[in-house]
Amino acid sequence: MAAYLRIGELAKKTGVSVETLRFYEKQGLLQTPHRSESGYRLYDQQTLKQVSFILRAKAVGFSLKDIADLLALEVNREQETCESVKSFAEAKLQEIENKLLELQRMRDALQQITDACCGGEKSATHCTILTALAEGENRPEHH
Amino acid sequence: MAAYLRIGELAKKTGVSVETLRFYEKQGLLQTPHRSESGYRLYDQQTLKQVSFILRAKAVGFSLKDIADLLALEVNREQETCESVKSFAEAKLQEIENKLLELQRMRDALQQITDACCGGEKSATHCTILTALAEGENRPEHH
DNA sequence: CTTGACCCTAAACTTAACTTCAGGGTTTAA
DNA sequence: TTAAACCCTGAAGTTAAGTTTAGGGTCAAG
Repeated sequence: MAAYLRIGELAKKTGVSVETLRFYEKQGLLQTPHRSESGYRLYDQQTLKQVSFILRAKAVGFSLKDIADLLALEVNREQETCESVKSFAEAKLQEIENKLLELQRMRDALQQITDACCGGEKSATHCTILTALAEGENRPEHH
Repeated sequence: MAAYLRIGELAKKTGVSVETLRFYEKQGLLQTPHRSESGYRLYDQQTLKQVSFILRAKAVGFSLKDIADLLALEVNREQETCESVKSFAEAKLQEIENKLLELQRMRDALQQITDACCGGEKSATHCTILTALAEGENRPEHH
């Protein structure tokens, strides 16, 4: 059923510009698509997911190079490259865990700031993100 | 007690180059430090935390501009700007929550890939991060 | 009193990730 | 059959985030 998308339609659906889509292709983030008789790019629905993956990975601080590597990750049981794929994935997994921890700390600190502001219970008249982070240090428990 | 740090010492302790520290200062990420008689920058210990905050925020995808804004966040109960500070903090908080969700999904997908590889229980002979993400969709429960 | 390891500024250069430009085909509605 | 709205390529330009270069001062050890 669902027909091919031309680049403009893919752009509209993903919110990524046509130029950027061609750029991602050149950078190896999108595999070379089918072409119509007249040379127009024709994308399948799968490409939508690929683009949104790129956007989400970018948003959490991965470079296009990193993302290309992640997209290229393919586990194929029969392949001998399996070990290297696995260790790459594990390294990225570790990076992600670290980012998660950073973000959680940052969230808690920002939360303290918004709580301290305009109506919080604390008597602090002064609070910055750094003091909020410092307060949180070595005190993983809530009261 | 703890004396001032010169820029080279701060660089060594944070792992950030001397040039980058001066660059961050120019961009407003580090407040202008004290100076020795001869014009050398002198940093206090607090600056260490500030730099490591910058590094951690960068690692999770915030721009230097974003980070400068976060560092400038100061809740001061008496100030009338309180409302705007609060709403900025809340917007950033939302961004962070979104990043957390992305990262969690990505972690789960990568986990599936490493599990599928070399000795997983599943019979899949083929798995990519996109198929792993797709499998995870609408199935928040583990079996 | 000089040499090596620091520090300073201003400005030019680099890289990643796009964006814009120049010049040209294609498709479709009027 | 033509004009608007698409599509193509290749190359130049832009912005963020540094890095490098050029041309100097400072300071502790020998």
